[in-house]
Formats: sequence, C-alpha cells, structure tokens
Amino acid sequence: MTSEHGQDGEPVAQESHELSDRQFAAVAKALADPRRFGILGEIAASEGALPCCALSDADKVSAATISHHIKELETSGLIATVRKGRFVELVFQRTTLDAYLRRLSRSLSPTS
Amino acid sequence: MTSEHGQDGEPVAQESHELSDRQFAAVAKALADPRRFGILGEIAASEGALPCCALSDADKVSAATISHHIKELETSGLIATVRKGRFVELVFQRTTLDAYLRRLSRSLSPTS
DNA sequence: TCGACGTTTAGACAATCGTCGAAATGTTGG
DNA sequence: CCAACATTTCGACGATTGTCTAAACGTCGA
Repeated sequence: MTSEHGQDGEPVAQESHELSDRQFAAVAKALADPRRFGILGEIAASEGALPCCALSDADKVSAATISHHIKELETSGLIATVRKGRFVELVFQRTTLDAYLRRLSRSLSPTS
Repeated sequence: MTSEHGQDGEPVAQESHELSDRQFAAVAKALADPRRFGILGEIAASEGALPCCALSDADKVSAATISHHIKELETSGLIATVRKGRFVELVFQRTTLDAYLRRLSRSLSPTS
C-alpha cells in the first residue's frame, strides 16, 4: 500500500497544497514522538530511499515497533513507502513537511 | 520588552537561540493536541495578552483542563504567564515557535 | 521447493494523556 | 470580613500510545 489511509472518503493528498485539518493534526502527532522523529530524520537524510531494516533504530526496538512508526509516518503523509521485493523503501515527502511548516507559521502569525 | 523580566524568577525563559533537545520535544508534544493548538492560536492572535477565562475553549472544557493545557504550553516555552491580580495573562512567545520551526527545517533538510 | 529473511498483523501490557468534579488557593469588590 | 470570581491542585477515569512477543505473510536464493 503506497497510498494513503483516508477513512471518510477524504483523501490525504501530499501535493504542495495546503494540509487538511486532519492531516495537519496527523503530522503534528507524528512529529511528537522522539523516536519517530529520529526515524524520520534518518529517512530524510538518506535522500532517495532506504529499507526499514537499514534504520539505526532497527536494533534498538523490535521490528513491530519500527513497522508501527513507519505506518504512522506514512499515514501522516510525511513519508511514502514503496515495496521493492522483500524490502520496503522509505521516501521522505518533503512537500508535506513544507506544507506543515507553512501552515504552522501562517496559523500562528499575528495577521491571521 | 525584548529582554525577559530580569528578576522575577520565572522558570522557562530563552532567547531567540536554539532549543534544547528536551524543549524541542516539549514543543512538538504541545503542538500535537488540537485543542491545545487551538488555545495557542487564540493567544497568538490576540497579540499582547489575554486571561485564561477569555479563551473560547473556556466554555467547551472545564477550567481544570484549560489550566492543564496552559501549563503544558508554558512548560514548553510557547507561552509565558503573568499574574495580573485575579487573572493570568497569557503571552505568546514567538521566539520559541520560530526556534522550533528553524530546528524542524534544519534537522530535516538534505544538508544536515 | 524450501528455508531464511524483511515486514506486517494480532493481541497484550504499562505508561501517558485529556478530561472531569471537587476542593483548595488567591484576589478583588462591596 | 465576606462573597464572588479566576485559577490551580488533587484524585480519578477512560482512551490512546509505544512497546513487546508470537505468529503470519510475502519474497527471494540455493
């Protein structure tokens, strides 16, 4: 599953557009856990793609926990996943992060 | 105005510098709850200061809950509180938000 | 084919979280 | 002084979360 997880028919898009309220909340929540943020940082650093098992956290927590965090990052739109045989490539979605930063700035700016 | 109150003994006070790892995590967590983010938005909107009881959420949840969120926002450094008689003035700390945005951008940028 | 490997799912558990009501604290005005 | 008000603290509750183990799934190589 390389796409998203909308549940009420509202698709969770990852264009350079604005984030829906739901996706904005999902991104904020995804960034709130230090371990998850660390994983995201690693994915963002290795621009391109890397499999789950290459994450440095892979030997700090169980595979199930990694999978859980990956799913949450994907649901929020911060990363995309691409199956490559046995592996799953993790791709950072910078557009989502940028949209989050924009909305955060905008919705807390004095002229809002 | 740009320098924090010199001799108050207020807990969290930081310049427009970098956030510590702990404060970065605290800000991320503080922003992760929609209601708390809404409260922060209201505080940021009324640039200057407003008391807790003036928050629009004040009639949606109990006073205890408001107080809890206020404390979390204050602990993270996103707002400051100033007692004004019976009231507590809430002051948005834009420098903290800006520092958070900067660190978020920087730590997820390709050249990190 | 079969077994090893990467990943996901299911189920469970403790910790944390958002919320509440009630009581306490502190402050102002009559 | 006292009553009303703003806020905080306390203790509790259900929901969510991060984590685990065990099992299942899917894919490759020998």
